[in-house]
Amino acid sequence: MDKVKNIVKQNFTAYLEQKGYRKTPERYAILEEIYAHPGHFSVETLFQKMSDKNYRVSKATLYNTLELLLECELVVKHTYKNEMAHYERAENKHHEHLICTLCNRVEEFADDRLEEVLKTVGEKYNFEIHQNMWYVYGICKNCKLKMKKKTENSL
Amino acid sequence: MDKVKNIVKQNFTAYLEQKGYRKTPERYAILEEIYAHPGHFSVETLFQKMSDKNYRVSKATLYNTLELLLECELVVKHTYKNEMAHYERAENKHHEHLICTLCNRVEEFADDRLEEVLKTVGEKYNFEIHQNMWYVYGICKNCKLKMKKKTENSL
DNA sequence: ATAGCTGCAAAGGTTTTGCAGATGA
DNA sequence: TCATCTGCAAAACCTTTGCAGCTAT
Repeated sequence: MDKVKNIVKQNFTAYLEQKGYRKTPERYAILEEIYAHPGHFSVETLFQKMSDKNYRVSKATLYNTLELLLECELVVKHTYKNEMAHYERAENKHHEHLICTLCNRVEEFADDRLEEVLKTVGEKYNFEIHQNMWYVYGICKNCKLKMKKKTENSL
Repeated sequence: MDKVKNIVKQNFTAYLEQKGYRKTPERYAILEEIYAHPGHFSVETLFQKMSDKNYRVSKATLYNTLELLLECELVVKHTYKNEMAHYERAENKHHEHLICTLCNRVEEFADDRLEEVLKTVGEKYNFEIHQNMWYVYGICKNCKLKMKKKTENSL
């Protein structure tokens, strides 16, 4: 088991103990599964992945546990337009997403200036910042290419 | 009727005509209602407001018309975490939101540096940007105050 | 005249809830 | 032991869809 996962588990355990919640095998199995893969997932795909491994969990427990993982900030929740909720492990501090409205592909981006902007904003509005998500919608590289080809062909 | 609203209506008309869609009274009534008030709204609150004025529209028509207004970019859609979809008129170019996770209040903010960041990102990733929304979650001024008072009282 | 729109109600898909049985503490 | 958690199924919720009647073009 790798080091990162251990730390995450310890954080989760600390959170559960602090709140007086139970440390059930299901909760750890779910955390384990989430941290076994990078990238986004939905409740549905998580349910499928665990079912495929013959680990039986109910959706109710998945929702319940995700709620806990959100609270202790080990998981982050995204709700894109016109899509069901997506989740992602919270190890990446940045959540800047380019979302293509044609092919639904999601690409992450980073820019150092954002950290400064956040700091200024927090101070200016006296707002204690916990999380931030930036969603930029538009048309990605690939789809732009496809559209261009289409236009050329129709000439 | 004010000038802004007239321009908006003209844009909508142009869009409907270009697409060959019908110019129904319901569609204009909905646009009218949306532009009569600033700020956010949900399908439910929009439905209520129109019902209160004895304007009978069905939810189906609301959803249908909102879809059109999104397409022609007169309205913007937000899906906050754990909440139903919220909409807002699109006249403000900025969609930077501070969302308090305790009282659910939403405050808008602006920062000139974001425009530059967007421009750089669009170029770097060859991404054609149509819209962007920044959601910053945390604890607002008021709730911070309340929490402080609570702590003081319990001492 | 007629294709497209509306309202209504029913269906759809995701998330939440209620409850009996199971299980950490 | 017993309060909390789980799994299951049903309910709730927002949103979409189907259809009969209506209406803008």
